[in-house]
Amino acid sequence: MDFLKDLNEVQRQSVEYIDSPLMVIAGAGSGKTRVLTYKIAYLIQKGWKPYNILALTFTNKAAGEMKERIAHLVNPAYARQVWMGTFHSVFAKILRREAEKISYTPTFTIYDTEDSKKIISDIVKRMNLDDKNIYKPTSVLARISDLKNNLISPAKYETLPNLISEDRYRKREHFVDVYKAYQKQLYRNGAMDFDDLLYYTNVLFRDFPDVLDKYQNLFQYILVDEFQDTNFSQYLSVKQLAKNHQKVCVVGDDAQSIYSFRGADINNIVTNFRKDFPQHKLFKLEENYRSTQHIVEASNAIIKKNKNQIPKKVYTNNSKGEPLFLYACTDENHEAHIIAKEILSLINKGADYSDMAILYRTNAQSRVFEDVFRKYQIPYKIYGGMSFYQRKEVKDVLAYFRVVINSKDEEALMRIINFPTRGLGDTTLEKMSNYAYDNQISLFELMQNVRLLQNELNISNKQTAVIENFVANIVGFRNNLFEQDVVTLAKEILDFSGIIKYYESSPTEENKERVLNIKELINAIEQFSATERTLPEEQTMNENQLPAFRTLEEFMREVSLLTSQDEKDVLNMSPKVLLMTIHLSKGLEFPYVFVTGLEEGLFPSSRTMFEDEIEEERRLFYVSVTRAKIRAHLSFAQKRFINGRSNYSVPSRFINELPQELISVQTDMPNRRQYISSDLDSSNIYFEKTNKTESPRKLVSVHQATKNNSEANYSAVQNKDLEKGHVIYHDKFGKGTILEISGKWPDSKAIVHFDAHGQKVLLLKFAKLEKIQ
DNA sequence: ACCGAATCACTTTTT
DNA sequence: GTGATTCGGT
Repeated sequence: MDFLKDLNEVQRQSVEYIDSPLMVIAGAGSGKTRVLTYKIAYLIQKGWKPYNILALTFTNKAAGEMKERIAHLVNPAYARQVWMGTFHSVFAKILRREAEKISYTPTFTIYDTEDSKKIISDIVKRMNLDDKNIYKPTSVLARISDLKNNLISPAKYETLPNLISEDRYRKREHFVDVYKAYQKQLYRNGAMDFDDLLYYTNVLFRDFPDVLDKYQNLFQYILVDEFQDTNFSQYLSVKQLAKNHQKVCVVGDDAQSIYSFRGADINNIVTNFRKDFPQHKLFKLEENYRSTQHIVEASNAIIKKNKNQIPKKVYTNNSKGEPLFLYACTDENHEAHIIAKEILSLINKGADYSDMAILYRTNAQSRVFEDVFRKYQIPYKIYGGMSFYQRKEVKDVLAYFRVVINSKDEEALMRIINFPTRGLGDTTLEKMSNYAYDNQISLFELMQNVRLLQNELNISNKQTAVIENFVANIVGFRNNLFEQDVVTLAKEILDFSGIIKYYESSPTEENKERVLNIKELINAIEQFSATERTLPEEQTMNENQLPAFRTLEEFMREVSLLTSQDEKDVLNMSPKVLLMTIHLSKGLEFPYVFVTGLEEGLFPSSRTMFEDEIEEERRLFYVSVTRAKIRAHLSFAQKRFINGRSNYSVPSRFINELPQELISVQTDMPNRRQYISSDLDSSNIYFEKTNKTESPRKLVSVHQATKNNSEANYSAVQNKDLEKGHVIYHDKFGKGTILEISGKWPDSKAIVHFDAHGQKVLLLKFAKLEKIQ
């Protein structure tokens, strides 16, 4: 047990305490992962069976890293047996095992968002509803997801008048029909979406007490990472599993809860856990090992403004360090130039490109950094972005595999049925789809009987032959699913698909790239086939007799839950400055961090209207600053192109919330004239001549300048110009006419008559109104 | 079936 | 401004 000496007092207590439910509040950089991994190692050393430990994370990456670290502390064979993974992957394993209870097959397909949207789009079109505005697949899916995360089925929805009137209010009274049809289609396809994995697990636990009992006994100790980001559905499943033995440890930081827009509920960590586990013990990891004192102080000051939080005092014994650097910029181009220069100066001082990260609120902001960094020849890499497994050509190949495994998977089938082209046009497909839909059989079943139905379907001999051939091949592959190893079978299917030939027949750059990606996929399959089965259930439960080799079906199980961050470790590649959204930066750390675009309307986002949303933006700011180990650079621009038009904005209110003595304003621009347009220059208080480090007086002036501006202008500068009689547009309420304006800015209100929603009173500084006439 | 023009929409996104 | 999607012509 000597590894415990690596821990500080609270960390060690958090590791050793197992008597009752435990909540560990882990401030940024306080060694959270260390506590989790050591705790699991500790449990194992104490004699707990590794397969009786369940550790739930939010990313595969986090799970993988933890597994690796545990393997250094205990026998690696034990480390592998721990049930460690994302909520989704662990629950998917449970659901496959228990599939028949909820009348699914164990080989069900997991649909990604693209598949889901496609289904919704088809449904909306079939129902003759408007898919441009009211029933946009993205927003319908968002609402469905929201409901599922709160365990509200279509049937349950119909018992909740609030929800019904919400949709009626938005002229979406058929929403529940779409929801029903969507669930039905998923079921017919033998598929679940991401949220279903959580939803059905809860259903399973609710409706099958023996199943719940089984998993309560299996998971004798439960750990949850990033607890602040759990949604209702995730929390309930944990609560159910831990209900009897109460052996549960949740770790998280309420100050870093930044995913509420995806259903995460900060109250799980702030209040719910305490209420539901009254016997719990609470530890707070408050020593920060990551950042300088100034960074820690600044971040404490940021988060202090939030009301909804668990009190804590994060401190560090690290050196004081430098102040936070604040760059005032004229526009986004200027911002990128200043940062590029600062990067080069850091490089000159011996830093490495990989020591630096550029953080931004929205993905669109990355573009200008790319352009400017290319000019300065600064190597960079955008972290995140499209996953390898989301690329069209990869998804197409996977669609072939999906159909072989689960021929009911109609999304996959439709994707490949005529790609590459094999002479089945829209008309034929429509005839078949309609027939299948009307007769409630799957499209694949119909295709298997195409010869018999040829006359009824009114399709030609040629097409009938094509379909027969296609079906025969798929069935042949399916029969080999457990006879052939994954590599052999995958290559045969790929060959049959003709996708590579198709792309090679017109070798554009893009197509060559696609062929390479497909080869990369085969490469990944080969790597997978060399791995051994390490899932804990093989040790604990009777598995169906599996062949000695790895199967295609097993590969597909793993692939469906991978994301872009799970691919080759971008962080370990040749030194590059990393560009990413603040959301993606959570959990990472860098010596030098640039937090960019600190402007009202961008960060905090103009979409935020309510106090809790501002608090979430503030937590986002907290996350961004606490990524920095040595130095944090902040920047804002006066003018920025957003959505194709130039916007003037004022510095973010978050800048004012920082203690001014911790900030050094930088205007390191010997040739600043080239960036500053003359009309701005004279009135530009931010660009008073200063050099490297500011004198205190200048600091005050900047501080006040930002303060005055942001308080006066808040998010919607343009609203100042509104007058009685103007026709405006509002995101939620639509078109309306201003009947009256009252009060003095910034407290002025408008009474607006909306065409669709009648009269409303709006506070101008918050309401996002766009003048149309 | 495919290409180019027109149109649109647009925070964040661990699964 | 950009990228994705859809539509309409060949």
